[in-house]
Amino acid sequence: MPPRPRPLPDPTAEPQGRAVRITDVAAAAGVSAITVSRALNAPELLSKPTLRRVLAAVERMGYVPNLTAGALSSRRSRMIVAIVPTIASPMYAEALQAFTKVMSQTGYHVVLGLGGFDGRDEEQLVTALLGRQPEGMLLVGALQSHGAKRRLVEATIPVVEIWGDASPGVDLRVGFSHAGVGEAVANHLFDRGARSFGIVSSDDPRALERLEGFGRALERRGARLDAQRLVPPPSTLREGRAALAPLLRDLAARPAVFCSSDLLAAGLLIEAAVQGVRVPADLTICGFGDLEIGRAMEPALTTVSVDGTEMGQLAARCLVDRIAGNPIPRRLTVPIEIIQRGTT
Amino acid sequence: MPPRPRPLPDPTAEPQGRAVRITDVAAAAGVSAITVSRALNAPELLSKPTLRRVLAAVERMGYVPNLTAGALSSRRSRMIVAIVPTIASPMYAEALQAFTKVMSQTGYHVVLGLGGFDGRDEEQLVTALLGRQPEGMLLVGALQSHGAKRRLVEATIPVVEIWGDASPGVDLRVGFSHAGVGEAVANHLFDRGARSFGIVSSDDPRALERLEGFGRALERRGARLDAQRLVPPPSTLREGRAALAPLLRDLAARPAVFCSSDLLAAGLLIEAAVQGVRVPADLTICGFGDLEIGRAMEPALTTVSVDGTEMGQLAARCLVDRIAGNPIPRRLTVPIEIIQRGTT
DNA sequence: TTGTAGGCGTTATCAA
DNA sequence: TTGATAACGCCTACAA
Repeated sequence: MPPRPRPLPDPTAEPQGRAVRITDVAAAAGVSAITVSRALNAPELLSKPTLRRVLAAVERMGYVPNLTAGALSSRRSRMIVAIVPTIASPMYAEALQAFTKVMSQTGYHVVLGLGGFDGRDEEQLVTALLGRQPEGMLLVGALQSHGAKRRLVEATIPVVEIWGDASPGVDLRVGFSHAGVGEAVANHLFDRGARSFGIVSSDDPRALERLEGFGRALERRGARLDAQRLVPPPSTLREGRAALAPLLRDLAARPAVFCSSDLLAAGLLIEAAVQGVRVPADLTICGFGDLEIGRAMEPALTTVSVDGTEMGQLAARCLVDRIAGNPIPRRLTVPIEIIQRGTT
Repeated sequence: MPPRPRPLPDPTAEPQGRAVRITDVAAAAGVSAITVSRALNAPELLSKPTLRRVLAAVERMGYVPNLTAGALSSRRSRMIVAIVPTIASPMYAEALQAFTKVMSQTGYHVVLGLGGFDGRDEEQLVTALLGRQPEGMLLVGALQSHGAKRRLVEATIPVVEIWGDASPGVDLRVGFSHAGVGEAVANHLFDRGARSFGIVSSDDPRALERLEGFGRALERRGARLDAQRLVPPPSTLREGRAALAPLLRDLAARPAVFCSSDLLAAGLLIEAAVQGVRVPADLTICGFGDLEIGRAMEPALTTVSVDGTEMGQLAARCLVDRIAGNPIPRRLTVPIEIIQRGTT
């Protein structure tokens, strides 16, 4: 192999001896290259003795198939591209974790693309990654830029979107209704007796959809949104804490606040404890995401659970099926659930 | 370019018209394939008019270079493999996020491998990923299995480890001394007046190293570890909460507890609030990791800050330099810092 | 059950 | 500054 540095201690030294190739193994085992290929990819086609002999040679020589060459030749890259706004957010990380696990077990490798929340450089990112000839793509959250979408459509590969909003998708969707979440929360809070309502929300499109659903459901019950506070993504505990005071100023007695993330809600809860605002006596709170932190707070946070792991797994299985040519539904819905705990 | 059908509604349809290849663009621009290649990879070699003509054709035809073919031919995959125990842990996720960002800006794609905390399937994972011909590898935490290490060494590619322990590494390391963290915390707590010491620790190798350093430093000051509670990784708030009661039973008045993660420490803090244990009056706590949650708690958590973003970025830059053949130090150290806040 | 021939789409090398 | 030719390492197609 060409001038690539070995690990230390001598970074500039040439690696000794080229990597073992399929023909080396073939020669060692006394068969042709294609037989080695079959031993690895379709062992059932070979006779027992041949198979054994070849695998022994593979083992002995430490042969590692060059997947790049294999991909070029077979036109099957066995790669999936995953585009995620950020993995610093636990909700996305959880879904990606589950997705990658399933993909890995199915023999696919996942290439990670960090998209961010704005559409800047998105088309460039998508284009570059499409150059890897992925067999499928995972989109966490919708694509922002039109150009990126166009590229994807032109690539004619299966695409699954999760955590997406209601805008028209590219191909497959595994998700839930964000507006429906907002409605469910509004009804829950109303039913628990709240009559003054506030919201602390990230101003990303999905959160805003939940907010809209929230507002609509309130109107239907004859109530309305009295105070709202938008914060830029990604949401943090700090912003939750900071939001409490201004929010309380705008709200009537015994208000209910819907937070677009458990992180924001937990921040509210911490600040409430500090300020002596009793929850749920003086204030009720509902979060979103069912994060670990909400479960551990005191009182434990009422929240909406969307199973990120479930979504990731489902997305992976859909994608695999779709790649295999199996018919699958264009939209899959993961149930959401209001988990009532101590804050409502 | 001929209109190609969208993925659905017919998942089995052949995409009409092959993807645009470099020769197509070359023909359209009236040049040879290699000229198109140069326009994209070494534009400074071409004359202005030729360059313009080629790029226009590229744009017009929506040409996306096949990186698989390019990698095979040039023996430069422009891929990096990142092996991470899990991205569900914010500390790892943060470092990987930063690493991937830098790599992406430098023209590399990152393939994600989820290793888990035990060594099962690790060698298989590493081997398969090495088949992608990555130009470098990021290891978050040390490799568990000996076989996997051997494979890596044989691959003779640059490797950076972050979040690793003191065991002999494969190539480059960007990190800090875990034992040193334990010592620093012990000294800090002792200096703040604590004389009874406990620990709540994940039982992964890195945390145990910190624990050891903690115990050693205590001994040096004439104190000792009075109570310890080990929990399986990954650490959670819940386990922190659950740990408080048994720990307090074993400790003398005004004890200090070192937690191997801010998550555990925050759990302790929440439980302390619930049980009416005053912090820092009755109990002092130091966490590890400087997670967002610790900053937002009340009182805010004293902790040890290891800048995951910094490590990720540094690791990326090291790897890039190493791949380029630039001499770089085998070990880089990121400073740690005790952030004293309200709990000590 | 095994093998031969040819090509996957790009870039290195050398030549003009 | 541009091009012709020959790999890169493997797998598909077809043949034996």
